Amino acid sequence: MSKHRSAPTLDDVAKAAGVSTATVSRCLNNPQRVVETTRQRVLCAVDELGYTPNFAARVMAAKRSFTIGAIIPTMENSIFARGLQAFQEEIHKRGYTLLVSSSAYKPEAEEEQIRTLVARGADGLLLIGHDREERIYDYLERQKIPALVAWSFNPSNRTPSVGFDNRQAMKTLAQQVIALGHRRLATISGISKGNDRARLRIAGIKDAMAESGLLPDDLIVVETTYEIESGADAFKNLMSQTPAPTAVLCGNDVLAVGAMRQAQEMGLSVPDEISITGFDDIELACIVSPTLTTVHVPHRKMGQKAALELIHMIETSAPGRSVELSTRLVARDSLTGAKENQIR
Amino acid sequence: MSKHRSAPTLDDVAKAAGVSTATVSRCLNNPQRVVETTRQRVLCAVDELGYTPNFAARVMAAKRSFTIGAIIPTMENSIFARGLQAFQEEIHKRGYTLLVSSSAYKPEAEEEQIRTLVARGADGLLLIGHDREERIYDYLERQKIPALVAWSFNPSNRTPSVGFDNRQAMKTLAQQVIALGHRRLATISGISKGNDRARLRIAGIKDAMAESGLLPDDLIVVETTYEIESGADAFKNLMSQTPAPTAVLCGNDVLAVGAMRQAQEMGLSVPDEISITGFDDIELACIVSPTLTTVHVPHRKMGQKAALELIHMIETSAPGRSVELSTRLVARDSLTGAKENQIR
DNA sequence: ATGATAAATGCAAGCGCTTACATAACCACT
DNA sequence: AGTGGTTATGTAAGCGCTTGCATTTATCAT
Repeated sequence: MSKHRSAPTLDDVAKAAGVSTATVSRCLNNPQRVVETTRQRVLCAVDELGYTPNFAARVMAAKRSFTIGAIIPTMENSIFARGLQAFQEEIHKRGYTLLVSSSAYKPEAEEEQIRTLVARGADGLLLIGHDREERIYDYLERQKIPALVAWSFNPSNRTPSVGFDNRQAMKTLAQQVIALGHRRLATISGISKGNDRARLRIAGIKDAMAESGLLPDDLIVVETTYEIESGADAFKNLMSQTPAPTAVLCGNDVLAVGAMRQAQEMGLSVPDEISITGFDDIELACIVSPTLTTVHVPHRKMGQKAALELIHMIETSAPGRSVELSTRLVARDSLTGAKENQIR
Repeated sequence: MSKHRSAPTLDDVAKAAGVSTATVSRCLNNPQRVVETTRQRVLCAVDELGYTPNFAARVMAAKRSFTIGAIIPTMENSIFARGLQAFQEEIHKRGYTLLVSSSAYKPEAEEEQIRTLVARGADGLLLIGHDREERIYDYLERQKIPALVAWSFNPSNRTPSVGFDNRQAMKTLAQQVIALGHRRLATISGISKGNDRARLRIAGIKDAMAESGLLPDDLIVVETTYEIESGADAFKNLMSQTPAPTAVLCGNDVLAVGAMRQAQEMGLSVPDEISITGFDDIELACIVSPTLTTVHVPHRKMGQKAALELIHMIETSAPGRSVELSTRLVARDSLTGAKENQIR
């Protein structure tokens, strides 16, 4: 009959069920505050009409969206995938929805996304790493949006963080590399500007070098974007130096895989002629051959803990506590002793 | 001074600039409808106060969100990543924002996500594949939300699609496999229920077999989830059959990589003892060794075209036209002639 | 100057929901 | 039957924005 029906509203449901909109609203949000019989009637009307609540209206009236925003640097590889997945599962259990966006490692893009997410009514925000303009933290504070940093751990920062000690993790790996006899080290790092993880990882390598009596400044550093292709290019670049490094510590597994592919292309055997290490221990690390020696990051655990902590901050307006997780070195096949070095 | 300021509203800006809220609104959405001098004044006030428009309120008033929703089966691997990335870049150019969610290949989850996205005011929806309850299409029509299907092409369907012919693509690959002398074929497919792509790809293999005088029913089919681990398990399972297949056509590259890893673990040489093929041509296909023979899907192009078409549907309320893209066989190293077969 | 036309701005009515508060209905007990 | 105390439901005031229409102001040919 009504040939031009459009999406039904609360009001339509109320009419159909013969109650007020308040009652319908309560049926949906506080079922126990409504008596069984009316509830039945209302619920019937709801799915008879195919009613879906209008989210915008709800957010506006309730000033609560049950939405959490996350801005990750990239979705193109799985570096953040597992952690985010765990994060999302956890918040979902608590009745929250995740809104993700990716900044492509661009600080300006990130800032815009933060504003967008806030404008969309996110109840809280998950950010990766501590490095960003102070102004952004001011903004968040002003808007009273709780934010939590992950993939980094720095309790002295004004924003709480759930993560690991990037510097120490990389240092441990570098110590192992040095213990295996390597003396000429190089690293393929992500762009360190605006990326504390990258910066700290480089620092970690230097720490290990210094402790072993090597000159930190001798570390050859190439910074590039986090792509397989870039890792390959950087590796080529690195190996053209004389003397060439005997071990290349990569900022993450993606770069390491790129380096390995390039090594293969150049006819260099890994690890016999050149050792390569990664960071993160994503799925890829076991797939490449040789398998990749890397630092295992407890991604799922990090995601879960972050979720719990952020929700706690949201629901209690508490300031939020930082949580440190530990990483673990995973020795596989791409790192071995520095033969060449011993020959000299 | 005001120690307890909370997020500023349009009204605050209006007061600060000494104009009405209407004028402020116009400054933000229709700058040319406001005279230069007032615009300056308003814009000043805006960033003096650090004003960000409230999205919910805006959507509600304008009944337009400039948001497009996309529901993809998974974010865990990069099968959909590149295409989605292109999609998002394209809509961004047109002033739209992308809201992504993942259904984990679960139809019920997908339905819920669709409702959520609609409730959130998405102006349009990007869906993967045609297979879903009719009721969902009814709902979308009722809510007047344009939807477009990607990764599949079927112009006879009620919802327009931008994609490729999964059946024909897989058939072409299978023909090649058969031409190389393989007679005992197997496939590791995704779960075909609710997944037309998976189903059509299997059908494509059977088409090729039938055309070459093989019995389609002889195709060994294992269905499993799209994970590397599952691909590995399925492969093990497959190879325990007698006689074992000489070629395993996988439903996508992820499964193929799993199969290859398992082959390696079982000491089976690829492709000498067993040929393996993939589908999609994601980055991974070039990284594994041997490199993977697969079907190249024009992901970026698909994403772009889908974006253009969907926006067109949204802005003109046009019914939407389907677009077919072509795929291409990429011969690499994991597929070769069937030696064993010739020996017998 | 002057009236007509156009441009700039203001007014105020919603958009669809939640929720504090008011009211009505019900339920023992005296 | 009357009383006080619950409990269930209704009333209506916003939430922060957009936009059609009304009003004011600027522009210009006469």
